[in-house]
Amino acid sequence: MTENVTLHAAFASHIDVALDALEAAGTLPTGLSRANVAVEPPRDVSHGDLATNAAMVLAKPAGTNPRALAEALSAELVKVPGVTGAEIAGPGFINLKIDHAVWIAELRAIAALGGDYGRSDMGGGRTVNVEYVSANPTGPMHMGHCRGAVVGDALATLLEFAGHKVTREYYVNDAGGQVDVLARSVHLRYREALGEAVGEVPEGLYPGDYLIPVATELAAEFGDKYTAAPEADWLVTFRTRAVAAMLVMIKADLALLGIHHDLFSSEAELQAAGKPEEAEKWLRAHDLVYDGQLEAPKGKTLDDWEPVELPLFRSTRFGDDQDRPIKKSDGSWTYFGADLAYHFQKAASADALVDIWGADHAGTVKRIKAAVAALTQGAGQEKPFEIKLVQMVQLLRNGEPVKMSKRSGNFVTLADVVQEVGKDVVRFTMLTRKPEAQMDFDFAKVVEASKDNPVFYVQYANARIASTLRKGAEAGFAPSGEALDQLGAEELELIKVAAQFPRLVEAAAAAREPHRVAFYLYDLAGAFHAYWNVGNDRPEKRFIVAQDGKLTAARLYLAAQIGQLLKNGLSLLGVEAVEEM
RNA sequence: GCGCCCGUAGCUCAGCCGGAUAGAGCACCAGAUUCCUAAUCUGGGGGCCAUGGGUUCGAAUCCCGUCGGGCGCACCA
Repeated sequence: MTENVTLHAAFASHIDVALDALEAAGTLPTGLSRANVAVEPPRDVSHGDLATNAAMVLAKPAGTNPRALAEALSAELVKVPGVTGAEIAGPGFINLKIDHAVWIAELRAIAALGGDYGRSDMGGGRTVNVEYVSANPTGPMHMGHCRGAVVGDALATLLEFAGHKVTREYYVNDAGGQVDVLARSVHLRYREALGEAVGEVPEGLYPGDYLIPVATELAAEFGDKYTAAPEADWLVTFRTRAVAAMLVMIKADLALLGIHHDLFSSEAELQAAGKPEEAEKWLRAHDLVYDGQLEAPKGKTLDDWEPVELPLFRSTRFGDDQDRPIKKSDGSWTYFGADLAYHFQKAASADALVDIWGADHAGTVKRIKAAVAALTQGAGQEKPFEIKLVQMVQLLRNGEPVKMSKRSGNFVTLADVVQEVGKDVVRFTMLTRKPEAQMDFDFAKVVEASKDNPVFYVQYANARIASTLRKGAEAGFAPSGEALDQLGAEELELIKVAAQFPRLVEAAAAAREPHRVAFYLYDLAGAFHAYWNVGNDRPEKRFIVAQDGKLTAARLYLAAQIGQLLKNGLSLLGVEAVEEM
């Protein structure tokens, strides 16, 4: 095995070779898809070291029965160096026993590759655009934005590690009505900064104090020039300046979480460049946009509802329950109208698109996917476009829900939470559930120092390793790979968990599920803690055995590699590995 | 009314493209601490994988219905 081919990858190719041999021998028809052939650790360790489902997957298309095919395949697999046994079990699994030397070699691979252990070329350098956060630039980040921000950022890092070129993008909605409200809110604060008594912030404007600094700047720069001027005179200036100020604040909030986007795309610039018009023209030419009337909203009664003729996208053709307007009656673009043009533009610069959205936008998924698919197909450059929905997070304090109200400005800001519990806790916690499930974020639980808290549990494993290496050094022992034959069965169990990391990375990247990395790290930490405690009863199983320098050097080498792996995994999540607790 | 997500142990959750006897943690019970960090570990009890059908050699996993919970259903963003 070369140092760049990890164990699972190597066995995947061994099985490929064995299947080729069966094809050559006529035992297996040629050309069967092997896409579902897997090599994985068996559920029960007594079954062996690695198992493959190849015979079961291929039996049916091959027109044979799984056991017979398994017989033939296992006869090939026992020829592979390092395989010490192959047994057929259950409906047709082949369980392989692997020589200790193979596992030891994998441990050396971790040492040789270091931070690159687990890195994959699965992505083949293809470009993926991950758009996440994209909060409206009307105020600071609050906790409602947090989960999507963390999931998107971890996914971007994971995809990079799995061989993709990733662009982290933030779509700035600086063109809708909400930024006009922002501008008016700032104008009020501007008048206030010039000494006017403005009283309570009226309903419909943003009340937050965070608008005061930019308003004060505008007051200093323009004096009373705009205090009594008609809105048309100042709206664009105030809007532009306010949005810029909000973005500075948002970027600072994101930086607290360790998040940095590569690209901030402006909706206003997109519109100024005429992109939505281009999209509309093409869609009209292909009968996907027409002028028509919207149905009255169902499930709720609107007093002011009246039918109007608008340009509509035929999203009902794609499973939506009604066609959707791309322009408002005043001629300006709807969010959707601009957004489809935006995604079309993004698709031109990447091989694949991934959007991370809050679950409250679930209703708009069908229409945007339909529109983007139509546009990219039409341009002859259809691109995979996935939208990952991230469900709500309920904040709890002492078991009681924390109430948030944007109206009163009483929302929990991201900055406050990061300050209270720390970046690493926020990031790791947000990744300890699959994103499509709702989650609770309990301030008390996430900072608890116990194994109930995965953040802590994983960090503790790394701290123990660091501590052990320090103690070893004090006693004159350094990790060494010279005598790894000293490692026995208990140590191999730990290495087996470690060896799954590369496979885990690829599976998580393929599924776009960074939370799997967090769960894996919890398992790895558990395996480490379990091994560690063997030494409680049996001092000869401790990492540092003073009277046996060779053994100690080998065990410290193992500890160092597990530590390396924890660091690799944590860095995918954007979490620092702590050396001391 | 419609769309999307969820429903797995008392609680909180994993379960990868359908695969072997459904797994963790908490809680509960019984143990381990002159220890390299016991902030941990070992063992035990606890399941109709919401429910009814279907597809399959094989379903927690895929499909359809039902029930329950969440989110959404503007020319907003």
